[in-house]
Amino acid sequence: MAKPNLTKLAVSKGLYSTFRNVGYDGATLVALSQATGLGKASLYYHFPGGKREMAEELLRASVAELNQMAFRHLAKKKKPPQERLQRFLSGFSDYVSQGQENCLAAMFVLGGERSTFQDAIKQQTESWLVQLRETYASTGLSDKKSHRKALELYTSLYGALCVARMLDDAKVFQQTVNRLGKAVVSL
Amino acid sequence: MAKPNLTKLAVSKGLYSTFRNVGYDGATLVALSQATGLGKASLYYHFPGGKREMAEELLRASVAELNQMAFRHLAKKKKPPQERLQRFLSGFSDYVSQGQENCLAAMFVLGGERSTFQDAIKQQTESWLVQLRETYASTGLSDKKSHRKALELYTSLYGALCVARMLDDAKVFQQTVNRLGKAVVSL
DNA sequence: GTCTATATTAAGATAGAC
DNA sequence: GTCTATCTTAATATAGAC
Repeated sequence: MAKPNLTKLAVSKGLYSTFRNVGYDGATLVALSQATGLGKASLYYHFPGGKREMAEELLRASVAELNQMAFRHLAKKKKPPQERLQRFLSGFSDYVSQGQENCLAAMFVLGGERSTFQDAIKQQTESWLVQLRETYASTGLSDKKSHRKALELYTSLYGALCVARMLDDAKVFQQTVNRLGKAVVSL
Repeated sequence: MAKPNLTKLAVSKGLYSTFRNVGYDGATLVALSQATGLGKASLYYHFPGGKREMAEELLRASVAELNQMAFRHLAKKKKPPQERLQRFLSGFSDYVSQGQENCLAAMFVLGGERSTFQDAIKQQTESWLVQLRETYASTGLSDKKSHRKALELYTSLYGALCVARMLDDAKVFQQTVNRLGKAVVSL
């Protein structure tokens, strides 16, 4: 072969960071080509469905990554819920590189191509909120309060990401995570 | 003249709703043309700088609108800070149509064309956070706590908007505004 | 001030050589 | 599997008539 083939993982990394940083519309094939080091035609070899297929696959991968890094901890029912929530927060923070990166799902929903990914993101978000709610419920909180706390935590994280980008300052996200962590301690 | 000329205000309304709904990249000239009822060439008559100029002018207009509808209330120093914050919350909610619409600045920052508007949005956001912080300070809170409360309120609003879009459900925003309103009462 | 028609550029996508 | 070259479409922008 002419060049040492990049692994699918390496290609995906380039695609991932591009979609994350500039959104779906902003990720042109030229940009994706440069980020991966592959020519446009080679990208189509790996993803016959083109840009749409790349975005769909990367969205799936990013959901899996966020699950693995953060939400997975919520299901460890042998550990106390406070510890699960702390690990969740820490994992979420790692997922967005302490506020320097953004959540791909948020980029896609708030970017232009909303309708394409809306259904998948809605379903995944609902599932994640259920997991958060159940974790709060296992501290002894009522269903209603658990529901409210889960939504409050989730919106705070995404709000912090959004404002961190508006201020171009990741510290906003880090401060918010610290605040949320303290609130978890006193549950 | 051939047709009754649309007022600049009417044209701006069409541009505004388009940019708000689909972001900068998603707002093609065809879409902007349809939304305003003006041909593409006519749009260039009103905005010689093209799409960029339209977006810049509409961003300025949206900032002015949000000021008028929400942040303006924070400066009414004759009223108690709790009431100022309530009016702010109510105005912000109106600005985004109770969670059905989004904030244009957030769309632009999270969409593709981040760099273009980043500076203006960063400056405006900092100014708004100062106004919120000063309002909290006038309830007797320390500088540090005022700073934290202001950031907490602001991130909660934008997080609620973001999650409302992820869930495609404006109720998430409305619930959050209700929750924030109750927190203001007990200041 | 608005239109139709057209120019120009860039984006997404494909063919075929290697 | 990757490349160069090309195609097709769509987007931004302009010219000139009315």
